[in-house]
Amino acid sequence: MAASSSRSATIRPLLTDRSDAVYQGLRRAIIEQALLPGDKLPEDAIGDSFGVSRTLVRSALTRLASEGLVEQRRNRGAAVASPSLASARDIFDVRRQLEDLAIRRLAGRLTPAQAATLRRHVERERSAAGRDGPESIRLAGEFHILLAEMTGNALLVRYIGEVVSRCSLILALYARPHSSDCAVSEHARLIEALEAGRAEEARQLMEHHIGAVQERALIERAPEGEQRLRQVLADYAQTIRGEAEA
Amino acid sequence: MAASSSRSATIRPLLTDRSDAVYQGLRRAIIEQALLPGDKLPEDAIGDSFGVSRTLVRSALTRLASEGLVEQRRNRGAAVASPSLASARDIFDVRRQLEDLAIRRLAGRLTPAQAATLRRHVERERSAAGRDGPESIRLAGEFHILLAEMTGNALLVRYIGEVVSRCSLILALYARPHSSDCAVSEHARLIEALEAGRAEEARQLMEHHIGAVQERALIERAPEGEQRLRQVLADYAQTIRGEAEA
DNA sequence: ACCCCCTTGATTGTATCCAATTTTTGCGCG
DNA sequence: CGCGCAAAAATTGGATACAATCAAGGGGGT
Repeated sequence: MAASSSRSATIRPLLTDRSDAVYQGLRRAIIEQALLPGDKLPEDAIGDSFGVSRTLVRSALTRLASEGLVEQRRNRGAAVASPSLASARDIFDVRRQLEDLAIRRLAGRLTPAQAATLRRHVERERSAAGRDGPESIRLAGEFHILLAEMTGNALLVRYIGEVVSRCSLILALYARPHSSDCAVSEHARLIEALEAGRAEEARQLMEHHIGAVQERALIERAPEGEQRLRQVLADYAQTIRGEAEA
Repeated sequence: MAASSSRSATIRPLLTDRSDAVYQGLRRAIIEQALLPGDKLPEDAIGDSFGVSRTLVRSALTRLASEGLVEQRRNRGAAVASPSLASARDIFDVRRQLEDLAIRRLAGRLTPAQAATLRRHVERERSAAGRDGPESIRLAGEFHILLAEMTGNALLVRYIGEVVSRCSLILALYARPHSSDCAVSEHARLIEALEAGRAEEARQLMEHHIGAVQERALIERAPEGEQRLRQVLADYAQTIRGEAEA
């Protein structure tokens, strides 16, 4: 559809947040593993897909790059970022620290409505946990974003949103697919501790939870042969990519 | 070839990071208070000043907006951000948490060379402390960025860089000018604690230091009459701006 | 046959142009 | 003299066009 004659026949949707649409679309595609780390992101092709010009695509790519989801190299185009294991560790370190702030802000201050919202979300996670698709990863991340939003701290929301995205990317790169169900119960226990005002317990739960996620990402498994592992996994990603394109 | 037609008479400096030049220039102007919160940032005028087209200016403005230094409103142009007191508190909260991570990473792990670099920087701060110009604010911020860089954590560097910039903006907005000398000695003591490996002391020093910076920003002084204070200060900024333009 | 250089094609970087929206100016009216 | 409304000017949003750069393939030389 759309198509018809030129572009004036269709009512322009809103005339601005079309760049947001590109941004959201690409972001989701990356997080849900439809686009794999290393995949090239040519401006023309993306623009054609979304029906916008390179201008808006470029804006979206720049935004994604500032969040660390894509890499932009001078005159060589953009590509889905493939974070190294070293930078993955850095990201998890920062994430731990930011989530700790969120927990301290929320412990004992959760309204019943907020708790209910969180529990509803965990329920959705639980129902998605069966199929180990990428939806699981996305929902798990959104739980943390929900927590951040409840602090009312806009900057914290932005930062946690970013690190969660990047962690999703890391998981997509390094984690084995069938392993994210236990996270659901961890989320549930976290809600309980927050609601009961047991701040220290909540902090430790979160600390342990992030640690578990990190471990799931195989980071702990390659303390030395890091370089070799990266090579292997890069090849593996290459294979999948080839299949997808064919 | 490459022709000497039209504008190619001048050797193009590097052909890409010209947008970076715009970004850096604007950023510095904002942090050093040459541009005050609320000042409009028209794309044309900026482009003329820097000798680039609106395209690159837009890119720079977007980047600055993503860091919170400018506000971009739909169809109404960009302006230097004027963070509210509420968001200022949020920013300081996040900053405390991020700086704490940096300190924990550095305590007891500072190389002699790093310590020397830091001391050299503090010396520059000391010499700039006399005149209470904006250079003082900038140098104080750069000390924290230096610390972040020494952790080797690129994400932490980026985040601390952002919050430091935004704190500079907040100080420019709310702080009285003649009050930032004591920070220098706090920086010096922090270096000592880090070098000696007294992690807990270093953490508390930093905590206290950020608290002092925050207090200097008058945030604690306006727990209630917030709205009124903002109005007053907006008027004050208006006056200064008028003088500068005349 | 292999390697190097040059040409060709694809893709990005930047400027300019048109459309759309906001803001200002000017004017008539109460 | 102030207020609302309309037209104009200024400014931004987005697309297109052109220049520059990078990746690859093809001839010629050794």
